[in-house]
Amino acid sequence: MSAFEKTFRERGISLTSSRLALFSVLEKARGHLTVDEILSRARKKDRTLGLATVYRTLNLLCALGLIEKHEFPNMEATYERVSETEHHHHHIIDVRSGAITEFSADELDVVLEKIAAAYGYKMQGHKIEIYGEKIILDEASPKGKV
Amino acid sequence: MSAFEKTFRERGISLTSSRLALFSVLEKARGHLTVDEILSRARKKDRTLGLATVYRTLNLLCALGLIEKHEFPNMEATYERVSETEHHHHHIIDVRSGAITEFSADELDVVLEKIAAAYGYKMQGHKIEIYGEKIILDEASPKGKV
DNA sequence: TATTTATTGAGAAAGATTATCATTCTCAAT
DNA sequence: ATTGAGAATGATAATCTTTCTCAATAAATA
Repeated sequence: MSAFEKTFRERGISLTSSRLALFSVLEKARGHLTVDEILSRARKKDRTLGLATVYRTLNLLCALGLIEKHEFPNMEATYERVSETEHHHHHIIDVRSGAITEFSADELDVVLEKIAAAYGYKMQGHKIEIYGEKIILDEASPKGKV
Repeated sequence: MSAFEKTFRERGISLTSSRLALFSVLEKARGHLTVDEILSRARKKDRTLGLATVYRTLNLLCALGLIEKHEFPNMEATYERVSETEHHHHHIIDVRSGAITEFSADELDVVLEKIAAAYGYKMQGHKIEIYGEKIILDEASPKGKV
């Protein structure tokens, strides 16, 4: 039984064939998926799956903390499974290609909690995004600025 | 002459009455403004200002680095003047009220540059968001979990 | 002031997400 | 296995934000 299915059973939330098809897609996938990718992959398992159900289920899974939604500037929204074993991570966004690289920085997380506390807040979540461009060594015609 | 106007002159970009009206709104405003707030305030100066022009001008100012666009989850996009004197800052978002608090953390910026470099990136920008709820002392009926 | 080009406003269009609603499905209790 | 109540679904309409189109206008330069 999948981790998603387990959570649904524990919470007494209905398990439907639509949801099982989506669970399978999201649990198998590596990295970030757009809504259209999720829909088309899940339709291979459940031919009649509707777009509205995809959105509803993604919202439900986000609310349960089983997946995360990412919205980077000028990109389609993507969804990603929250790993039970791996640590929370953040993202480097390549401003040229849109490529996403993940990194962890638990020591930063601690600093952010302290900042939140200093302003009278209990931190519940946080997000760090780095925008940059890949450093290319041995580039034929360097563009200066380095 | 406003800082925005100065930049436009230096770069040889046309100064129109639409743009001047928007400059005035954005330079006077404290904090974050939505597109509708910007439009309605600017219409007091330029009665015929159109929505498309607001979007076009905001995009232009973002590209010039004179303002920043912020898109927090489940909230309308907002725009904020980039100060020439104050440091780059980040945001704490109150998950209950949506209130935004700003904080600076230059020491974190340095750490992020190093992380970027470790992954082969030259950092060009970054974003830190803390989500949390206000700690209320002396609350009549605490909700546990503390 | 004339000329050239960029900018504008209005509305259409696009894209993403949510709402509506009649039908279908799930699941606990029979 | 069957049933019944409520939850979930798919199709599509509706909404919301942002961009596009294009004829008319305004800005900058000569």
